[in-house]
Amino acid sequence: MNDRTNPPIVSAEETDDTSNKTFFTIGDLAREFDVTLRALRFYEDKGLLNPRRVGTARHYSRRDRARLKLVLMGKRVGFTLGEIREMLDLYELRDGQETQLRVSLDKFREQITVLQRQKQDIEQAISDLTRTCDIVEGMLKQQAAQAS
Amino acid sequence: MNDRTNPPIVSAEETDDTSNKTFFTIGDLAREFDVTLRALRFYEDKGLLNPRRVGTARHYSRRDRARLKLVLMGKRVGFTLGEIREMLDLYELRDGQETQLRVSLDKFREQITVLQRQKQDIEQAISDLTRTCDIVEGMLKQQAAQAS
DNA sequence: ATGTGACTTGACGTTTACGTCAACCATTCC
DNA sequence: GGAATGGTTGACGTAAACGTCAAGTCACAT
Repeated sequence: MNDRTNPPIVSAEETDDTSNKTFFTIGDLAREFDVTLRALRFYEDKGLLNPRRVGTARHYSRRDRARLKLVLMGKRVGFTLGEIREMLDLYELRDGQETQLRVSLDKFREQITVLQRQKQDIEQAISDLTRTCDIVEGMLKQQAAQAS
Repeated sequence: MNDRTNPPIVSAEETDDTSNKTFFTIGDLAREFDVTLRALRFYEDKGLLNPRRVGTARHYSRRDRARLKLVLMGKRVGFTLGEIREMLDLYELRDGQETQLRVSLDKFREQITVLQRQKQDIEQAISDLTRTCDIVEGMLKQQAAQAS
């Protein structure tokens, strides 16, 4: 459906010319960031997004879009939606303020140590599995030798 | 739990002298492997374990205990209980047979590449987060400079 | 007028690996 | 005979992040 690896096809048409768009529909963002409509509504439910309503329809501002970017970034680095929400709420409270920056910075650093721990666990698992593979290979070789 | 001031049950090492135990209770295994009773019953439900029944009580043989070890190993390296079950079933089918060894070996190798992918993702996340930290630190320094 | 596409709000389902009661039984220690 | 210990079977609950209907609205092209 979504072929993300073909640059030349969609070019100058106003499809991805976001720069002069005054707002985005839910479908726009879904396509652009490759998330489902359901996910976007879910984020809204969780207080991560707050698009304007025009009738019943959602209109996402460029600011909403930026928030979504942050949400997806946060997810990618392992934060839960709850944690992301807390940090976003801080930004709402006092935009660009020192305290809020420090709080987020701390969270980032904590998350880095969490990730480092996970990385170590995975490395351990890889080495265990590799060792096991070696052993099993050895068994197979021995069976082959015995069969001869 | 151990004896206090009472009958001379055996002696100093009866606690972990598993070698002469004819069976294990659910509590024995729970303590030894640091899992809950609930977990052990759950594994049984999922067909991973099959302790003998003596009345209603579960008696785990040394073979059951070995299977549990494999289960926990499998979990540690990222297999789901379902995958672990499939592999254990193969062992039941033809114990120590070549075909089954090859199948497991393939699964192990697949899992290794899965883990390597996960490791890369985490490394990317760490580097992203680190970069973000640097940026935020920069912002804080600039704010501090401006305030002076 | 009608079909199509985009969108809406519920509301229940999914996955994985158990946790958390509740209520009960069987020994055994004192 | 009563508490402590260790076990039993249900059965519902939990977490996270959505998926998957169902049923309806709305604008617009045919």
